[in-house]
Amino acid sequence: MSKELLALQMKLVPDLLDGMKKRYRVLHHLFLTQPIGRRGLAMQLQTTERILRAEVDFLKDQGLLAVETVGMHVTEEGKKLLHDLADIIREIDGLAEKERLLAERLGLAEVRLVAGDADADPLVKKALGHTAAELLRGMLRPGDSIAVTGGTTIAAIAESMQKAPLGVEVLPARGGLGENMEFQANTIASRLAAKLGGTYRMLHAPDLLSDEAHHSLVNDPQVLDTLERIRSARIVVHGIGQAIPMAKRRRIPESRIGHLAEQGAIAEAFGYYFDRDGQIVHAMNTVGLKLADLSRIEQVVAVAGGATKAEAISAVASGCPVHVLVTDEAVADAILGNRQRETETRQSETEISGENKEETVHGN
Amino acid sequence: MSKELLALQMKLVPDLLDGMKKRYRVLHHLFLTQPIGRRGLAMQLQTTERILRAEVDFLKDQGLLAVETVGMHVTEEGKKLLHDLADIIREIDGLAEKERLLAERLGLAEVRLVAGDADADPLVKKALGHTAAELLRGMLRPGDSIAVTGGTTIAAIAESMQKAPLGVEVLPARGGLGENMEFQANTIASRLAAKLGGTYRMLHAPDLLSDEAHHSLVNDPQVLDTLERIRSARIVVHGIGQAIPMAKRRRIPESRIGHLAEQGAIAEAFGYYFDRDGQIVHAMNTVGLKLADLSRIEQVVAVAGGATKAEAISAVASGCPVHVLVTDEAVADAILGNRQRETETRQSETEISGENKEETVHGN
DNA sequence: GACCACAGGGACTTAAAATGTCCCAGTTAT
DNA sequence: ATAACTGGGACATTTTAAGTCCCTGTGGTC
Repeated sequence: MSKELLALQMKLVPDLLDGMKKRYRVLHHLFLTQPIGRRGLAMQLQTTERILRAEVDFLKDQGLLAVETVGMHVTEEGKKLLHDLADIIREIDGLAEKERLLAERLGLAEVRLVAGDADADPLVKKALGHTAAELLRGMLRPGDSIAVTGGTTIAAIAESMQKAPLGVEVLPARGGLGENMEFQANTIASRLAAKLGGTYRMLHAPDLLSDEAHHSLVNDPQVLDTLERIRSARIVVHGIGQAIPMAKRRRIPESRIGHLAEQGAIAEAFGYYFDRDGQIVHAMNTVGLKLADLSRIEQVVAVAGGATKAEAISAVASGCPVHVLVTDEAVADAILGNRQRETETRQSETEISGENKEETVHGN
Repeated sequence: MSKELLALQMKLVPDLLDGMKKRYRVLHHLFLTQPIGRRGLAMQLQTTERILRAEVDFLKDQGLLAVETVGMHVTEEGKKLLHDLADIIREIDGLAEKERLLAERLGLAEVRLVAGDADADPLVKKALGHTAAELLRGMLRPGDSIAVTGGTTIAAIAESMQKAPLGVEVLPARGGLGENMEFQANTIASRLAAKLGGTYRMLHAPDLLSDEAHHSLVNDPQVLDTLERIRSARIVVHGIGQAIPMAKRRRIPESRIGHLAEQGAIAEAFGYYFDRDGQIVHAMNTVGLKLADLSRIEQVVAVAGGATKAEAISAVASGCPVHVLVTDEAVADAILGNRQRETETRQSETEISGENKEETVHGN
């Protein structure tokens, strides 16, 4: 392991590690925003144009990024370096340690963290997607079937996924929800299938139904077939939502929402609402993957980030049989009880869940 | 392995890696010359006082060196770092690769290199001694008996050896040779024994004898006993000399020296003269370890450095059953046929220190 | 086809850091 | 005592980094 070398360098050339982190950060940020110009990148990285220029010139000389009229982009060599360096940077930043702690705390097989806070910086969500995509790609085997839910985070995974001709089948884990086409499970499944050179199935159904509609729909042969396939997926990739915002997005009546809040619902996943202890307080009548199916699935990958989702993530990790969690540092800090937070609308002292107070740092 | 990390850093922060080498070099040089002042060190390192001061201030802040009125010295922590970093610096400098190549070329089990040229810089000999001492220390087991030859290089090993209460017996591998007490095998054996908390035996005999004197001496009970012990040593540490300079030091008649030269003698070890192919062209009538005894010895360690000895070292490595060779980079380059005369980053030594006649290394 | 926003690169001034140089007071070995 | 060291302070000078603005070109959009 190269940990000893890092320790030695920390002692002998501490600025080496700083410089390394700095350049990694520039290259990584460029990777997430490319193509972009020098000024835009400088602004995003909170540095000046001139100072960034020095870094860019260097990285260009090293062949790690290339400059074109449309802007700069990371070269193949740069991407390789970025990938190879990811683990080391995580180690230096102490993320690796937090991953271990969080995995232990939540009882998960694996936790993967990215730096930052998805709430504060939209790029963190992109990084989350990229990390999850690499992780997913690493666990894929030919002939696999993968079920995915919807949401912006899961969409980011499909977006970041590198093209590869793997013969996999991608399935939507749930039906249609809300209006935005972009973030539907169906859409994401098709996108992901395109990236992975695989096939996909659609689940032509709304997520939430009345009983009779549900009954008739589930008896539809095509829907039935798709559902069958979903339940036998080897891998599930899903997002985690906050209970109340999710309920509102679903256009659930105010009275019901109030009831959910009273029951202490803070998290949503697969149509189930969980309280802070991971107990199910409500189960919607959804079409798609059921909680009972989940336990038979080999790899359940949860992906979600942003400090405001910390409690929700913690709850779902307890209540669902999740194997791998991909999230961000802000979430890890919140769950682990690190008080180094700074952003908005947090830190209510009331330990008991209030009606609309959806955020209390869950010290566990 | 930390090799990948080094490769990445070479790409991303090459200048800082140089900084690491630079600081290592300062600390290492200080280690070899301590206690010494800022100015003296700067002169030896071919840099200016001010520039060295910056390095020293840093190293002092890091607790790697300490400053006293007599000068600076490396702290315990600094020594540890120096030791831990040695392999990595060897890797960066490409010495590790040369070690592999040289071991293969000469058919040795192990080769250990130090940077520089012992001919050009007297400190390289000290480094050679330190490296050999660490290596020897690593292979010592309680109860071992070690035979050592004479010479400045082997003396440097005893000098650098860290004190340790190992119960070993140290023996002189050969008799007295020349006048300088400091570099006799007997002297070195006693020194080394003192460092290793062991016992030693003396071989009260000149290295070279007439036949009748040899006969009578070898029958002396005490000499016989010592010789017996020498032959059953587990480890032998010996130097390598150039044939002609060695013959002169032995005051061999000019005619014989001419004859040796005609026979192509270029190397000397244990009283044997070798040509460039490792063939024995002459065997002196010596008291001490014989070549025939060598093959029964478990660990034969040859230590010698300096570009002018390259051929001699190569010859002895072929002609003697050597297991481990400790030498310097200049020798490795010469043997491997690297014709790069590097006066670049290497310190072009300040040989102002004097023109001592003993400067020709008396390698055996 | 023209416009506009953003692209990279050049040029220049200014600020800051690194370096060269000398001096000083103290300690040590002779 | 003296000579040869030591480390630390001080300061002018050089070198480097950084801030700022401008110019020209390209690509997408109206």
